Order: sequence, then C-alpha cells, then structure tokens
Amino acid sequence: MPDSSDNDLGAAAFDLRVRARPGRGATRTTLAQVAALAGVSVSTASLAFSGSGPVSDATRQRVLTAAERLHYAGPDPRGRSLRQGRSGIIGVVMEERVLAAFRDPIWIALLDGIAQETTADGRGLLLLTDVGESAMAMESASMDGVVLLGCSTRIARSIDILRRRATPTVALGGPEFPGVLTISLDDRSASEVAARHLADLGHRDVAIVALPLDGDVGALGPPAPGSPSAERGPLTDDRERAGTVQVSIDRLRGVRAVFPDSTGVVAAGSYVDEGMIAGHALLDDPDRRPTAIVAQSDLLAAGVIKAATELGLDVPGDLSVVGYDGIALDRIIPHDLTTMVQPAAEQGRAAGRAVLDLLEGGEPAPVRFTSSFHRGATTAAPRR
Amino acid sequence: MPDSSDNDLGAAAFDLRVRARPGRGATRTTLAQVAALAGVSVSTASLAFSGSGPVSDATRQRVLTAAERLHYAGPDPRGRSLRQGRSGIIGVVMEERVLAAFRDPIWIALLDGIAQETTADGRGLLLLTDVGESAMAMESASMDGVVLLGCSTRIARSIDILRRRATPTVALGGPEFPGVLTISLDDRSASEVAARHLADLGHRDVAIVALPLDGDVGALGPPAPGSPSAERGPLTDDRERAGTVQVSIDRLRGVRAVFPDSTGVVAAGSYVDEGMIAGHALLDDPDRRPTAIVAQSDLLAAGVIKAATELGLDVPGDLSVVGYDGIALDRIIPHDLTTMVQPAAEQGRAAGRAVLDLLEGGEPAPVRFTSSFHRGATTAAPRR
DNA sequence: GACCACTATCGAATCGTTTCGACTACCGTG
DNA sequence: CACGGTAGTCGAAACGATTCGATAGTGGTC
Repeated sequence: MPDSSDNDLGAAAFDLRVRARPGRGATRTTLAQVAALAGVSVSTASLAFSGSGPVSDATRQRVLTAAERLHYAGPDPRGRSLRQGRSGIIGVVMEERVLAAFRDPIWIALLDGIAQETTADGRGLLLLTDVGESAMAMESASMDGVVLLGCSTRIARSIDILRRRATPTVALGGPEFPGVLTISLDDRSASEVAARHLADLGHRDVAIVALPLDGDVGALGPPAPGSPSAERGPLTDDRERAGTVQVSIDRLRGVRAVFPDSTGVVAAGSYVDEGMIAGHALLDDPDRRPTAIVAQSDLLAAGVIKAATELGLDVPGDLSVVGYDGIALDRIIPHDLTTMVQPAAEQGRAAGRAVLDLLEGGEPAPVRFTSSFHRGATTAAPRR
Repeated sequence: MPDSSDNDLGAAAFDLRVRARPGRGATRTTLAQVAALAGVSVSTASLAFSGSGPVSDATRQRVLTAAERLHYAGPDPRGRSLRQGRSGIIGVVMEERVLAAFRDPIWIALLDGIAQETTADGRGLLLLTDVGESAMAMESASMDGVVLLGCSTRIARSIDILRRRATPTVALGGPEFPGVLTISLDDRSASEVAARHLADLGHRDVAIVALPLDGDVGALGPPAPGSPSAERGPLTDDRERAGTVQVSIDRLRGVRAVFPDSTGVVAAGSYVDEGMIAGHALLDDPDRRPTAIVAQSDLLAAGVIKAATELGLDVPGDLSVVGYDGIALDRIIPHDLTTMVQPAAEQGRAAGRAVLDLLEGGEPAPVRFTSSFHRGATTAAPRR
C-alpha cells in the first residue's frame, strides 16, 4: 500500500528539475496572474492574501481559488520584503564553525533562548557562522536585526555595516561595542564568589584553568584549523595583559581578587579534553600540586576532574574543583560539580526580546545577568 | 588606554536609536543618492559595486568615495534579491526546538556539514526550527534552497509550497518525499551487521532500545511540551506497525532480520537519560535479563551502560551493548563502544552540495551513505 | 578618410509586492 | 430627496537594486 495518499505531491514531482532551472521554462506565477484570473485588480488580490483592509468574502474566495488553480505559492517574500523594508529574519553571528560553536552546551542554550523569543510569527534565524575578516555574508544578507553571539572586536567592520544600515543589534557574551546593546553576565564578581568559597574552606594554593585569552576565537571554541593563536600554555603575566576575550579576562580578575598570585594554564577552548590536558599540566608533578583548581567553564572542570581521577587523586579529598556555567554535567562525570550557574537560556531570551524591541522602535536597556553559586560535592577543606 | 582606537564606531553611537525607528528620521541612503553625489548614473554606480561590467578606475573610485561620504552600506540585499531572484539563503528545516535538536551531537555534525558546503561566498543558513503545522515561516522566508533535517511527513504542506516556488529541496535523515532529493543512510543493513555481530558472539537473548517510533518528533528529540506521543514504553507489535519514523523503523528491521523475536523498549528520545531509563526497564529484573542490548543510538547505549553499571553489571562481561552513530562518547562513558559509525558531517556536506547543484540547474543523484562497523570493548561472548 | 571594434556610460525596463489616495456604489438618516 | 459615511475596489506610485540595449567617444587599420 503506497503511503503517499495523504498528500498530493506526486503529480508534479519532476517539475522541480524543470522549473528550478533559472531563466528557462515556466516563470513563477505572480500575484498579477492570480488577480487576472480572478478578475480583480492586483491590489485587491494583495489585500485578499494579507488580510489587511476590507475585502468581501466573495472576492477573497475568488482570489484564493484562482491562486489554487495556478498553484500560486503565496506572495513572494522578495517582493514583500523590498516593499515593506523588512524580511522577518533575525541574524545570529558567530565567529566559529557550527561544530566548534555548539560543542559547548552553553552556546546551544543561548541560541535556544534567542530562538524562543524571535522565532514566533513567521520569523526565522539566519545563522552566520565563521564570520571572519570578510564580511560578505553580513553585507549581502537582509536581516531585520542581529544578535552577536560571543563575537570579538575582530568583526568591527561588520558592525560598522550594521550601523550604517541602522540594523538593530544586540551583543551577547562579548565585549561592548559602541552603539550596540549589550547583554552581559557578572563574570567577574561571580568568579570572585567561587574563589572566596575556596578561600573560606581554607585553600591557599589555588590554580586556574583559563579559557582562551585571545586569538581567533570568541569566548570559547577551538582555533580554526591552520590559524594562529588560542594557544594552550602557562598563564603568564604577558598573556594576561594581552588578553582580548572579555569573558576569560573578567573571570580571571574575579579569582585574582581573592588569590592575586595564583598560577595557572590557558586552555585552547572550552572542552573536556582541554580540561584534561590542563589538569595534567597542573597535577602531574606531585611536588607542586595545588589544593584547589578554579576552571573557567564546567567542561574544563570536568576535564580537570577526569585528569585528577586518572592520577589517583580523590575529588574533593585531595583536590577541590569549581567550574563555571552550570550545565548538566551528570552525563560526563559522576560528580556534582561546585560551580557558578549562569542563566543561559534566559540570556538568549533577553537578547531576542531586546532585538524585537529595538525593531519596534523601543529603547531597551542593557541587561546584566547574575550567576548563582551552586555548592556541589567537588569542593571541601584541604587535607592536612 | 581606551581600546576603541582601532574602529570608528564611536561617532554615531546614538544613531542607532534614532534611525532604527521606522518611518521616522533619516531614510536610509540609496544607490541613487550615491550615484548623484558621484555624478554618474545609477547603472554605472551599480556596476562600480558589483564589479561586473566595464567601469573605469577613476569612476569606480569616485563612486566609492561618494558612498563613503554618505555612509552608504552597500547595495541593499532586498532590492538585489528581488531583481536577481535569489537571496543567498539556504534554509534548514527542523521540526524541533534548537535545544532539543542539538542535544544529540549527530545533528550538530550534520548541520556543520551543511554549513561547510553552503556557507561559502556570502551565503547564510536560515534555521527554521519547531516547524509545525503552521508553515508560516516557510511561506514567508525567501530561500534559494532548503535542506529538510530529520523531518517527518507532517510537513507535507510546507513541502508543497516549496515545490510551487520551485525551490530546490534536499531531505536528510527523513523519509522520502516525492520530488525531493534524498540523502539516505543504510540504517537497515547496518543494524543487521551489528545484530549479526552479537549473534556471531553467541548471543541469543538480545533486547532492543528503540528511538521514538512515531509522534511529534522527527527522528530524534523529546516531545514538544504538552504534545502527545513520543512516549516511552515497551516495544509492542502494535507500536512497531504504527511507526512513522523511518530511522527507527529501518534500524529495527535490521535487528529483526537476525533476532526476529527480540523484545525491547521504546525511548522518548536520543538521550543518555532515556537510555538509562530504558536500561533499567530491561535489566532491573535479574530473572529476565538479556545477554545483550542493541541500542538505536550511541547516547541511548551510553545510558544503558550507565544503568548496567549502577546495577553492578560488568560490560561486556555480563552484558554486551552496541550502539549506532559513532559519536565521540569518551566524555560520557569510559567504555569504547561497539557501534555502527555513520559519516555524519559527510552526509551534511552531501546535502549542501546537492542543494547548490540543484540551484545551478544540475541534476544531482540521490546519495546513500553506508555505516561502518566499529568493534569496541562493549561486546563479548555471553557468560556461561 | 571611412569604417570597425571596443570601452565607458547612460536611460529605461523589470523584479513582485504593498500601500496610498481616489473613486464608485450603496445604505441610512435627516 | 439630498447628503454624509462606509465598504469594496482599483490605479498608480513606491521599494532599491540589476540588466539590457543604445549611445557616444576613442583608437586602430586598411
């Protein structure tokens, strides 16, 4: 029994090939043709479709059946968006590849939040990834509004174009850009809370595992293949000073407020593997092991814990670990991680709302979110 | 030292608020104005920007400086796309929310593959998620081509619109749609390979953990909140017959070819948690434990292994487990999972290439990918 | 010196829709 | 019966670019 009975797509299956060929074959049917067949003017036909304006039921019906007979697909978005000056598209700009960007659940949650707010009534999300120096995609895409997701100052040129087009823009998880509304997080003070928690427990010898401090990436993510920077290595004063990634810097400062002289390493991205590498770098030598480690993301913390476990260390007995983000880690490590929980989806929603508000002429204020401390089972007083 | 020295965004920071207000304030500058200031015709100005056609260097320069003086942002994509009949946008349609869709790494890999191929020269990816009965977003978005990512027959109406618009369309990880090019996977025969591997090891009592068989979701993902279906529960003949999700059905058939009478449970989505629930359902009763379990995804397999571990069972000593997908699981469970590895990113790339090919009038053939068997350390001969 | 080919530029048409103002009936009211 | 109001319809003007065909100018060749 064929299962194609509940739709009538079969009839013109081969049409696709024929009509897709540009400039050849039947031109697509237009509102004018529908109007002609229905015996009304184009303007009336338009009203019949859009629903705005007075149209008699009889006329509307006539237009609709005419459209059906001609296989009219509805008003062409291109014509509509030119006339109306908007396209119903919200852009999401990221500097990384899809795969890299979504390896950290935090980014997925942010995007999901944006989608929740912006995706209603026929709007779509235009994903502009791997946006580098060439701003081509940003120039040639018609977007009503834009959310910059973890973008660095390297896209300043693209932002300039957005400004010239007067496109409402919101930055999420990045530095502040002039003229761009910022949705921010209390990275610095929240990190200070985490650090103070360790201090209160009695820790003095605390090491840091930092997210990338500069380079090719936004806040998180691996270096694009073949590109420089985002190198892993020890956390030196020089690197700290030269840092360009706001998140990493802020979280670092928070810890420094409590442990000014703590040493550490810089990871090449927010990944479990990177955390393991960092963990080994800090823990392999038994003589210079810290009693606690502050990781700048939960994924890094998970890696550190895995490294510690490999070395036979007990967490939190031999080593306390705190993270940042508050993603569900129970699938990665069996521990209940002590961490600073950030409201990821809520931030995405705020960004989405802000863009829509700007679109309607509102003047939304910048929003600053706060992370909340979650005391898990990976921190305890140092042994001895 | 201020860090805003390398861009000149500061000047018009407040412009955004003023000019974003529609209908109010300065209208956006147009190519005509640029042409006027440069003292050339509009057509010449257009040529100066697009680069196609002969323009003297002097003229081009004049146009460009005029544009700069007026803060012209470049040709408006709306006008361009109306005239040219294309927008540079490739749509990716999914029936789930972002968060749900991207919880399984396999979907991220697929999307990444699509992005790799389609995202070159100024193209962008329009993410249409949570596309339900209302096809609004699909009707009102101007897309040059579309990739259906794990869509069910529920979107037949939307596909009809695409066909009427003659929009090149490719289906990935879904059923076949008439008139739509399909990129497929050898789910059935690959599952048979996995099952035969267990049979060869001597297993006779094999249970199945199936992906959702029907309902509100595409191949994977949780039910939309408040919606029916995608229920978890025992795998009955009735449910098996009523299944609508192609992937699950095919993988089931493959196993059935080797173990016709094996029992099993249906999970509510491709998640570790669901795998754990399923695992407990199958393993909690010591008297009716299978010696091996075939899970229809790696995430489900990971959950099953976690459940087994919780019950004190050794994998593969007491229980053999095989999965499907070949995602990097080393961050979730310590085991090297025996599984069927599918070329996820490669499938995405194939879909992307196919859409572009269709766009240029080509006639790409359907592609069928094959999964390869990976013998890990989670399968062994049954004890006794 | 006439003619051709070629370059640089321009005017006008076109893409498909929405929207604004005007125009016709028609209805009810004074 | 004259008149204001309204519902329904229509024509024409945007929207902002690209592209086609035509028109000058320029230099070279026979």
